[in-house]
Amino acid sequence: MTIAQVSKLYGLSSDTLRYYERVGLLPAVGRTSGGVRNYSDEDLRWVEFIKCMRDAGVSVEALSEYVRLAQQGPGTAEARRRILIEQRTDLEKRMEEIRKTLERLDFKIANYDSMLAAGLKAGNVCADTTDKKSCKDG
Amino acid sequence: MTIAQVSKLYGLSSDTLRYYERVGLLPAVGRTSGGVRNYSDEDLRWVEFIKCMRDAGVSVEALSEYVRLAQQGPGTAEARRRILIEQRTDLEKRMEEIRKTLERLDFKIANYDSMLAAGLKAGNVCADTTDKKSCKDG
DNA sequence: ACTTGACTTTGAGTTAACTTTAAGTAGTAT
DNA sequence: ATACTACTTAAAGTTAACTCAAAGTCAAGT
Repeated sequence: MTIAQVSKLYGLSSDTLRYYERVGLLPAVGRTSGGVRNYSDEDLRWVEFIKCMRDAGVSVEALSEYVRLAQQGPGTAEARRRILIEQRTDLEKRMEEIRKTLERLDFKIANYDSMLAAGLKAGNVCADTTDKKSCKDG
Repeated sequence: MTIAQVSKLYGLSSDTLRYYERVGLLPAVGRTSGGVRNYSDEDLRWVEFIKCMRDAGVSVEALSEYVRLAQQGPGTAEARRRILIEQRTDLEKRMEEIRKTLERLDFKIANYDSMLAAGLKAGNVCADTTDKKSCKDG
């Protein structure tokens, strides 16, 4: 598979794919006789894995370390496991932040909804209670 | 409240608080006669709100637009509501990405666990099946 | 009066993660 | 053979979100 095909398939730009390879986020991809990248099935599995992790916000640094270890063979399994657990902890933290913020946004949006409904019904402009003095959503 | 106290209270550096104010993420904070920032209760509520949103990953740009509108009074409520809904949608998307990735990490970690357990029991180094050919966690 | 320390502003520097540019090559179509 | 397009590398540029540095001010303590 060429870089353009992989790019299309996974929604990563060719530039990004080359960048990932350069910084060790993907193991070295094979080349044709002319020096053109030719992605193997295993390369594709790596691309898909990396894309999934990056989409969730796992850092390039953590992933390149993981890839580096994976290429050193089975002796590094313990270290790789530690990286994955660290990243899981991190993602769980982030998920909790998002959950809290979603709750808060829902509350604020509900406030706007009733505010706007009241304002429209009365045909006038009501006071802004969502961000000022009477804000109770902290 | 001084900037140092606010900084301590919310875990944001003074530099960050000044930066937030500069880019309009916080409404202009009042000053003492000497020109020193003096945070009011309302300022603190904004700081807390902004910190919550930033911790969840809401962009500085979206937030500064929201703050700009909030300062223009009640006429902008509809526009502000739209921003909040947009951000909620965005956070929900991100949460789903994280959820998927957590699932996958759990699977991979479980693989490492059994792999390492087997390896240790047998007292040898087992093959790496988590990232190579027999990887079934895609 | 003088030092100290926390503040002020403006502007430059940093980091992560790409993204673009420049200059060149390889393979295909006419 | 020549033009075209997609590729190659190395290096510089970009963006978001801070973070730091320089030079100066202000209020409190000695």
